Amino acid sequence: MTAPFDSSAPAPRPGGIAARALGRAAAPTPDYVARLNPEQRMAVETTEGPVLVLAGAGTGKTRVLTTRIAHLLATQKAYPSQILAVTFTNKAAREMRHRIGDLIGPSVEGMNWLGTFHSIGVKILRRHAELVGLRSDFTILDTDDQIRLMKQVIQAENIDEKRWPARQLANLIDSWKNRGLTPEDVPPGDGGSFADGRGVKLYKAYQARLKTLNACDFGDLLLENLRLFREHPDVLRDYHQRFHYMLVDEYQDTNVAQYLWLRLLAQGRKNICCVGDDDQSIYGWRGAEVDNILRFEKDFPGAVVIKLERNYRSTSHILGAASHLITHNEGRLGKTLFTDAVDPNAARVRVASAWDSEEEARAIGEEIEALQRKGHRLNDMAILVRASFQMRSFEERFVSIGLNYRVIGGPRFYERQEIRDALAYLRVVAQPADDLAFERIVNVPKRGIGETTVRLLHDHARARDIPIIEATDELIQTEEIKSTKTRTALRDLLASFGRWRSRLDDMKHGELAEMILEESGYTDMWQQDRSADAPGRLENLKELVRSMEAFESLGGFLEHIALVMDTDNTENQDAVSIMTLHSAKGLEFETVFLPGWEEGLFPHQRSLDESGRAGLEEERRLAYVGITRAKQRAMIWFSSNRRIHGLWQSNVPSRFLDELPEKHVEVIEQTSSYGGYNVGGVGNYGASRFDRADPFTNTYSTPGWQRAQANKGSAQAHARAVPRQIEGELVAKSTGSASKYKLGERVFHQKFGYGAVIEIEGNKLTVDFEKAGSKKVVDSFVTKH
DNA sequence: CTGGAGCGTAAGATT
DNA sequence: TACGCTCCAG
Repeated sequence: MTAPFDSSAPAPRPGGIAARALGRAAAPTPDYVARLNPEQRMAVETTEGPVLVLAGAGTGKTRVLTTRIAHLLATQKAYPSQILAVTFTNKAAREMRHRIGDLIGPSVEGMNWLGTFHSIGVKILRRHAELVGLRSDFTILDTDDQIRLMKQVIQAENIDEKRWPARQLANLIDSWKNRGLTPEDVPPGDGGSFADGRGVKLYKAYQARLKTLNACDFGDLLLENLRLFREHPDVLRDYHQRFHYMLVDEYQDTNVAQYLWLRLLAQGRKNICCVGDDDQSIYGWRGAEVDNILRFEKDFPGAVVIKLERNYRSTSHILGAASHLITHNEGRLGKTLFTDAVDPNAARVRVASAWDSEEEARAIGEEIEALQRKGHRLNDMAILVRASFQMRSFEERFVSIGLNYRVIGGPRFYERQEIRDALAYLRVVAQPADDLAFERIVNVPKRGIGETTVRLLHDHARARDIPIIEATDELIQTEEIKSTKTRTALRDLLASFGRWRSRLDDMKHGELAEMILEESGYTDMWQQDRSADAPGRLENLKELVRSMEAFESLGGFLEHIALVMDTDNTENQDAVSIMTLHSAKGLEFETVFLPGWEEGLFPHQRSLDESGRAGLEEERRLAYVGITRAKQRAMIWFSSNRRIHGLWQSNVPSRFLDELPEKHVEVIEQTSSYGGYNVGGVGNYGASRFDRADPFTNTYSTPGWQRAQANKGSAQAHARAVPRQIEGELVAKSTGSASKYKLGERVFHQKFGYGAVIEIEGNKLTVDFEKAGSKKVVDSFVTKH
């Protein structure tokens, strides 16, 4: 993929810094500092005390962070191991390490405390596990295990699991953990509705089970850190000593727990530098508190706030469009991006429409191919969608036309069933107390050990408070398991585990894994499987074994799997990237396509329902993130119809389209081979604004645009002052003839099927379809029947 | 205990 | 529409 990070104007100059980092005297104005703009420079040189860097999109955020670290090292204010640098994603951590390496050379290896919140949290927790009731080899549960465990807890409390699903409890507990709340801290009445007020009780039971299993979930990694620091001030003091300087990336995404964690650690030397952009806070749904960044100065007295507003990434049209859009948000700190690079030939942000998602995909495909013919690389283009289901139409289309694409952040490798099964085997071998792993594979492949037996084992384990594998060992000595077949199967399985475990020290773990998969019959199971995806699964298993070789120990490998979510498939092929807007944050591309700007999808209905105005603002920030990913070209699409839950639904253009400034936007009339549907799907108008002499005059006066406006119906908070026309009038003007259909006539529509005309307005029909219900369609899309 | 049929519900993002 | 889960029969 294209250089996925902030590209600041000045190029790095590695040499000088490396030398200084090794201990030479610092020059008065080091090269790397002189090449920064004044604000960046201030952010780098203000090393002492709390600093908040408000870095707009494309203003050189990563550059500031990495240069700051290089500066701390070059001026010998700290050793690499004395700098704590935290990011949210593994990708960001990797990139930062890489870029610091470019600046300072191999001494970046000494940066032991550069990583994600979670990976640093685990590292600290493993060192002091016993202080919070864990052993240092504790297991990290992923969401799937987490939910299975909660299911068990819910059942153990005799609560109707259908009425109170584990999934929901998981969300509730997660939200408590995000807010830094242990079961004891949860305010009375909070989450009281769950299971009639038994939520906290379940939380407590769940935590107790985790301790028995010697396990942690993601939330615990931080929560247990907080407990550790609070209950053991000596430990905290130790880290105060250790961390001379702290740096935090994407501060706008921190949740309360992370904030508390940072604050505890920063109490020591107070040298904390947080970099973020309130306009790019898009993770409120998972507990991020924009408030953290908004009140930084209050939380860290004496803080210096530095704004980076000079953008080095995008054209002025792109910046203008994004900036204007985001001004519709309240509750922001307020930055205005600007650029010196004013290119009179730069393209405006283009807005186009499609009839449905297939046409949208086809049209974008054509745009991409056109660019390709002009010599642009696919690697420089990206399609950013709101929701992952949108990816499908693009994939289908691109497969059929043979256009290379790459899906970023799709289903993760280790989340696949076969990988999780294989890992469960490894976990049982490495961590005998891992009951969840045992329960997962005890009957995979089928061994005749059914639900009844597993429950028996489980109950015995709970009653004796021992790991299930020990309970099994005890039970197979007795007659309690009636079936001799089952008993033999269990005995064999336990014997296998023992055998594998005994080889842990004298075999390479890759080979051991292979042996386990072979002897357990797991590989065999997939070889017997005749389904289409079985070969792929076997391939994945091989890949898993291969990837193990890079790790020192089985434990190290398992930890990597638990924490490092992204498989880095940076293939060198030229390909268009398809990803969600969320995973696009931090990336940049020459050309960006933004499909699906429709009310309900973007802004997403659920966001509006759940969080109201705050939700809308977060969606708007997401739109802002999307547009600002583009360096040269941004093209926004919406389609009039989209299939959701298998039903066709007609859409209204996103309100965000209204919020784009006219002078930076160009509305495109579709003239594709499929008949060219316009904004709102009214049909081909023939003559368009392109007939006019000056194509850059008021683009909003195009009929399609007005139709979009009219279509929108209900007034929005920030509706523009755009000339509106009554639909009928507009339609009449556009076609000049009345419809050839009659009321009550039976018609056929390609997408909606059969139906009866119940209303006629010019060339527009309202049809009551048998399957799809009542829809407004243009008469050219239906045929008489 | 296993496999298949039928029903219901869900399709936002991440460590 | 698609998949996951429950229920039922063998």
